[in-house]
Amino acid sequence: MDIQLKRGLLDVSVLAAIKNEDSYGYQIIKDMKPYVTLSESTLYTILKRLETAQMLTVRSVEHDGRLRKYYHITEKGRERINEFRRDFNEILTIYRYISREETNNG
Amino acid sequence: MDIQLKRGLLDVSVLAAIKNEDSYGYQIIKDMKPYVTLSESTLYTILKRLETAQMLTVRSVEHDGRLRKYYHITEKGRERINEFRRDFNEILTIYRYISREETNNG
DNA sequence: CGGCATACTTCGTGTTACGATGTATTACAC
DNA sequence: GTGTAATACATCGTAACACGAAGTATGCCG
Repeated sequence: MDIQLKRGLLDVSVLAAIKNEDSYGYQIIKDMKPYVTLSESTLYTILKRLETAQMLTVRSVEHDGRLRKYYHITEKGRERINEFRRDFNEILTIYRYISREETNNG
Repeated sequence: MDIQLKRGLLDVSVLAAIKNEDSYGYQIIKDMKPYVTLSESTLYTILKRLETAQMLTVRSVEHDGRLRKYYHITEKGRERINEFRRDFNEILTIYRYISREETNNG
């Protein structure tokens, strides 16, 4: 899909990926894959951004000698999802504008 | 609306604004205003980009001593709109993913 | 003349997605 | 025990892009 179209969807998609259960980077990518593909560098950038914005919290866990950072959504993060859902109505309006067919004005 | 969410919609919205009738910058902004707000600098950047991508053609007209550049959509531009409409199904899928409610997994 | 609407242009900036690359461990093949 | 892949996170540089600010120029109103 068009990269520009993905912007604005990515942050919220990542929040959506952890909204029911805490998860970590590698797992998030796998979970999102059927819906949105994103690279590791992109994901970690997003996670850091969301952490700075206090939309999620992080906790480090050692797993098989490897570091794992589990991300947990905050109330602010959930609010971000709801905000997106409201914005989506505007998206639909724009979509209808783009798809309109003005049959008059031959 | 979130600026990131607008990306990917703007180019196509501009094409949609001229798809039924040739138009010029100032008019395009007015026409789009009920659906999408964008600044002049943004619009003219987009128009130049779309011209380079051969999605529209330009013709200059003098009107009341002022220059007016009329933009005309090309076949390639129309195809871009159709491509967006196809992409939109993916957007809807992502939207449903973000809005899902997994009531199990208590 | 001042102020506003029309109309297009240029410049600089901040946000951002991504590829490339790096570090480090486990797992498995041969 | 060497090579390769998967797991897992991090950093750097870059290119695309929307926008505010500012500029150029004309016509109109008072």
